[in-house]
Amino acid sequence: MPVDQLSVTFAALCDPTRRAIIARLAGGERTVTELAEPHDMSLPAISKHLRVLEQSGLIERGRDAQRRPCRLKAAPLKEAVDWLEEYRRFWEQSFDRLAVYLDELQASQRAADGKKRPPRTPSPKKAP
Amino acid sequence: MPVDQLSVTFAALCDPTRRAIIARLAGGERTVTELAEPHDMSLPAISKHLRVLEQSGLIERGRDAQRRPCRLKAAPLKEAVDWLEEYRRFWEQSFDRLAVYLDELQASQRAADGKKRPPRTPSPKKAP
DNA sequence: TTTCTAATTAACCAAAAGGTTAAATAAAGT
DNA sequence: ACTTTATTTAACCTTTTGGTTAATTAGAAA
Repeated sequence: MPVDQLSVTFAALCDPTRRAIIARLAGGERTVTELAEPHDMSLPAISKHLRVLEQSGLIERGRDAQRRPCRLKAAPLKEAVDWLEEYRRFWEQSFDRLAVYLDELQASQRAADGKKRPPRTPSPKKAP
Repeated sequence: MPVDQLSVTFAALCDPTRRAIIARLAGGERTVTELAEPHDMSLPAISKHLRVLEQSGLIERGRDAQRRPCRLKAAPLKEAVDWLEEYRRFWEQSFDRLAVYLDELQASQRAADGKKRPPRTPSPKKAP
């Protein structure tokens, strides 16, 4: 059963070891042992992480004698960022000023009397 | 063992059902049954997804009689996008024009003769 | 050819993820 | 009081994930 690229990308990014590896590779090509060095973890474990990153398209592996230098291929990150950007307005909160206002109002009222049920937040209207 | 917010956020986002729920909530508050409706999945399964989203801070749940209306709280997405933006230059490829050029050169050579091993890509140099 | 170095594969394990059905809870409606 | 609606919890199952150690492969160096 095929999994979409976006899911694979986010799955690759949800492990801190893998994000650290990506961060390291931003500084240029690194071998497996170089990448493993800062982590308190066996080499096979790192190898598995690299396989996940490779299959997600986030890295590519070359060959230099016995070494397998890895380099970053950040293209899949673009898709991820594009998806996230769709929601920018939500965290930049110009959009839900009303919701934020009502949330705070409710919070202060609960804090003030603590007995009355707060009024329901109305669902947001379309932009005028 | 505590898990960092970024890992939790990416983990929440790596499931397509959960991303669909987020997308739906961008249109405003929705109840659990409303959110479940488009998915070929049991209600408890949706309930679990919502719990994941709630624990990651991506949604908040209110109360309206028996209903538990969910609303989007996109704040954690900002952290995710901030992390990703660090790598923008990598997919916008002004940085690795050389690498891209060499990749394409190698690809066309392999396509052309298919027998000679392509020359090793040199590791990227520091910006001049 | 033997030996060292770099990395992967194999076999295993525990815990987490993602789903199921059946039962429980909460509030409203009759 | 009973029923209906909305949702969660419990118990269970299978697959995936993230790690381990031991063995294997690949190539360089002696």
